[in-house]
Amino acid sequence: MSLNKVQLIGNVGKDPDVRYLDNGVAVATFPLATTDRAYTLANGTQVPERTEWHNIVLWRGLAETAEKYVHKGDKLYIEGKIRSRSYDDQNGIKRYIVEIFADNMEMLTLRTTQAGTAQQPMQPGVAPQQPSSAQAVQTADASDDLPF
Amino acid sequence: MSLNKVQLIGNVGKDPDVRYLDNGVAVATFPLATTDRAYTLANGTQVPERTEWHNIVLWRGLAETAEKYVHKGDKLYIEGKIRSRSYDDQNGIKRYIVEIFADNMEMLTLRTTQAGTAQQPMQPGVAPQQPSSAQAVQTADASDDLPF
Amino acid sequence: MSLNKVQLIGNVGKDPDVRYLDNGVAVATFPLATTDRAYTLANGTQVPERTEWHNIVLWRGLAETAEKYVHKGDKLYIEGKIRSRSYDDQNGIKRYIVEIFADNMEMLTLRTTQAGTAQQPMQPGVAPQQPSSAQAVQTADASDDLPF
Amino acid sequence: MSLNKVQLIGNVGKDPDVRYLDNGVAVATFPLATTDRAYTLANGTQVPERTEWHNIVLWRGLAETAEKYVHKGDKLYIEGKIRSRSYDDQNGIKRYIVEIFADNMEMLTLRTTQAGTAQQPMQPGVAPQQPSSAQAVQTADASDDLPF
DNA sequence: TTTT
DNA sequence: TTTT
Repeated sequence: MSLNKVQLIGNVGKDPDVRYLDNGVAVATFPLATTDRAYTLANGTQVPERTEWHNIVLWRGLAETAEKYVHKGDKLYIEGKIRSRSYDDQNGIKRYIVEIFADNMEMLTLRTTQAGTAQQPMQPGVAPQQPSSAQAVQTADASDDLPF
Repeated sequence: MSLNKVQLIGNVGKDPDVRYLDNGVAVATFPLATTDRAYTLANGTQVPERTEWHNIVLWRGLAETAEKYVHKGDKLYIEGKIRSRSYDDQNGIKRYIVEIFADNMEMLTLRTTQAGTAQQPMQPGVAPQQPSSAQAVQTADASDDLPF
Repeated sequence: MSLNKVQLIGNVGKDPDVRYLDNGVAVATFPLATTDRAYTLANGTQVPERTEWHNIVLWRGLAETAEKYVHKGDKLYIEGKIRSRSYDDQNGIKRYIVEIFADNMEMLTLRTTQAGTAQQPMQPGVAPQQPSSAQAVQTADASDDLPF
Repeated sequence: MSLNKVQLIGNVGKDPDVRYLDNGVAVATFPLATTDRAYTLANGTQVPERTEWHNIVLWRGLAETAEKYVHKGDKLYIEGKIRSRSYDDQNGIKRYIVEIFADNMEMLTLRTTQAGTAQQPMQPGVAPQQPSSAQAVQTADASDDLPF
């Protein structure tokens, strides 16, 4: 009876910050920028481009994929949900933060990942040898022999 | 090169607050709740349901539609983008707020709107005589004679 | 590097047809109608409403949920992917069919399911005692103690 | 009361076929491929990758953008709706075709379009001088001086 | 803090 | 008929 879905295509602002909880679960966070194009209104007003920053949070397999393959500057497709939480800042003031909990990620910047060539943008026409995308759940819940 | 899209199905927390700017443009705001179901983890932990509140902002025709047809408790489909802004609160502390600027709305609670019967849930099987949904842009940009 | 996503809100055209494969996997199929509103073009042309029928296919837990809770006339949210296949019809002519393989379903028509009261629309403000929605995967892949 | 939305990220199979109707409206069509990754089931079965071909239809400004900027092999984000129609083939047999009527397109393959360098994949780090994406409606319906 |  |  409810839907909370976010889909973003944007650029990673910083290399992911990945940490592991006591139970071994990985959590990755990084900022992602989406930018609206500049345009001109009917009355001639110029509306400049505008960048929105999103706080992306990944868990488990997606976090591990991000740790290995996601870097500052990369273009990503992210699908997930909006989630807000509050915390007390260093001055004891209650702050709210809105995060995007991702459940799907597609990497739109291809990179070769062979030793010595890491971090290089993909050459056109050269196929990557490493997985360049990730859908963590895809195989995990396959409990029979049907290919869907 | 960028995508910033949000899709929500949830319930309206309060009647919309609608105001008109000096240039006649309508702006409507209201909170929308989406609720994740409770569930039980593999290890037996009960995860309770969790409600997320979204700050919805509508402009122009959609705001006018909301003023006429949207009420507290209604179930809505909202499509739009995430947009954050900052403001100084009454104590001079800088606050951030995240809003959903909607560009599409579908009303999933049907109501008759004839005089005297307003606010009644729709009878099953009876077609509504009033617009029960709104896509403000749909007709506005039709500048030729093609039906798409 | 690829995305194939469909999101529909529409009405079920017939009670689901559910069958069980030899390995016990359930498959449910039913038609779902989405309807574009009628509207008037700038040049005065009336564009009538138009109904699109979608062939929905559900697997496993979602199929079992559909068998129990989905009925003709119900309004559903369906999320999935487009998938086409060919078959030879009774005249040996090769036919193509496009289906929506659903991986998420939300039931937007609430029904009480107690004996004797089935098929009744939900009273406004009364919480359902039965699950009124389904996300089959949600608990299945939870392998640690984190509530996400 | 209805939603019919498709979102695709895939590769263009052929250069767009663009034609102009008598009233000057442009229509572009081309195939777009989305590919599901290969994966291994829990029981060890290898499921090969699978490509789905989508018939994309663009109108008006989006069609004109496609005519100028979209080429075979390009990666695109497409948002639109599912629409089916029937026709009689050359043998008088009634055939059905499902098309995606796009209302948004984002070009994920960047190309320089300066004279002499057209059709070349973008060099990493070199900014394109031409619009590399298109949202036809974005400016068209701006009828006041508000930047949204 | 990204990208075009 | 694309792409990885």
